[in-house]
Amino acid sequence: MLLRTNTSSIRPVDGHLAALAGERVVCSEFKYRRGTEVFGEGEEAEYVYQIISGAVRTYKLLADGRRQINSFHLPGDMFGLENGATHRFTAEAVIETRVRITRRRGLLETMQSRQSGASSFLGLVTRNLQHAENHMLLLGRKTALERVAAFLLELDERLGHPTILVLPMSRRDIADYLGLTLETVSRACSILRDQKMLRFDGATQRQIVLLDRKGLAEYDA
Amino acid sequence: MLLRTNTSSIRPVDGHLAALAGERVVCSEFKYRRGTEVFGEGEEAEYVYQIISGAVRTYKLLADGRRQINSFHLPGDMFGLENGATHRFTAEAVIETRVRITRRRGLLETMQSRQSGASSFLGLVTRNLQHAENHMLLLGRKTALERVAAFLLELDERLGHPTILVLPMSRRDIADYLGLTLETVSRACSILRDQKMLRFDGATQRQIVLLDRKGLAEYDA
DNA sequence: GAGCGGATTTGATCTGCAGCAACTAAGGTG
DNA sequence: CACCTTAGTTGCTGCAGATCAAATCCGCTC
Repeated sequence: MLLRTNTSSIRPVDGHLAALAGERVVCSEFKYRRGTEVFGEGEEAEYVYQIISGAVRTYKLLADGRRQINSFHLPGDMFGLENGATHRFTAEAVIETRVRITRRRGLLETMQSRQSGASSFLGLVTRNLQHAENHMLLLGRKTALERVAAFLLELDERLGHPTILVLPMSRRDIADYLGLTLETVSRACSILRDQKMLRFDGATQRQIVLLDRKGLAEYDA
Repeated sequence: MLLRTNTSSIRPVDGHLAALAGERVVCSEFKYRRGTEVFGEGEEAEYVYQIISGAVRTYKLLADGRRQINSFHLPGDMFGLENGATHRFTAEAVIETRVRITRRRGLLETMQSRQSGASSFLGLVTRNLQHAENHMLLLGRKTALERVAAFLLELDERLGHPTILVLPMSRRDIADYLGLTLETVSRACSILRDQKMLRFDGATQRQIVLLDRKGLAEYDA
């Protein structure tokens, strides 16, 4: 829900959302504290979001609490744009996150009347689908080590191969993304560390230096 | 490749493909024998397909042969319509399958110039995405019994709750769709049979009568 | 900077599913 | 119909990863 967050500013900005619609669109900025819900599964899809800073997880739950994270969204990424009227999963801020928000209605109408808008919407959905197809292969057929290696390489790629990979999410989040337990993720990281594929930077376990991307890619079957 | 199949007829027909484009489109009918490839991963996406009869599986492979089936396509379903230029997975006929084929190029151009076409293309991609999201939850977090129950209910639903559910695919196909082994699928079916959730009809193991859809739905967490 | 609570690692044990093997059943062929 | 090939079931054993438990570490707050 929007009201639980403090509005940092409400002003028109342009960015990817505007580019998607092919023209300037009125947006507002919002901030979500770590762990807070951006929207819930089944809620009406009223807004569309683009991350300015921070990270968001989207997930589905089973009745007994088992959780599957579909995807993590990082700065620049858009999420929450549904074709139907309601959200098909829940979105939460992994860490303190600033987002740019715009109303779905205006955006979709604009897109329907403009060529480039419709096709970039389509491109967005297609990229999501492509990611999901790859992730099904990972979840259905890869081993724990292969999954963790693939995850690190995916994040490394999306962040533009930084020297230090700063993970915004916990081991439990990674586990729920990879269909594993947090202990198994932790053990896999330790194995990769022992094999000099990576090293932890500084005190934290959340800052990782990838020492052998090629070796990791071989793990990622 | 198309040339390996025998062309049953080349004539304009209308159907869902035409409806998608918002007008009549020239299509041909093709037939694929059981186990033959419709198109391969990485191939240029030249055609779009709609199943008249039979069934098709689409899948990805890992280097060592592990296979993950994304989805099964049944009569009426369309597949092979990519946004990019190449197919992201392989498609094979599960059993003898007749399809309606049209060139992607003409279809996409038609759609770009027509409102309804673009939005039904979007609807198609969105449905695929939605299916993938649900399947990730299954692959990441459900038990073997839950997966098999979910599979049977999915097929039952898609075939319109027939009295006898005729499975076109083998236990191995089901296993590769559910991220299990064929033995585990077989055992799960036996358990559900012993629990009177289902029964095999006639001689075959491919004809199943669902005796307790509600009970199955409870397994499907 | 001392103390607290959550995050992570690591170890020990357990278990659901995989892997292997043998058997049975079913469809296809001459 | 007899044969053969492929699909499916079932039993047995093994293992990857889950679960349980403990110790350690880290960031946070006061």
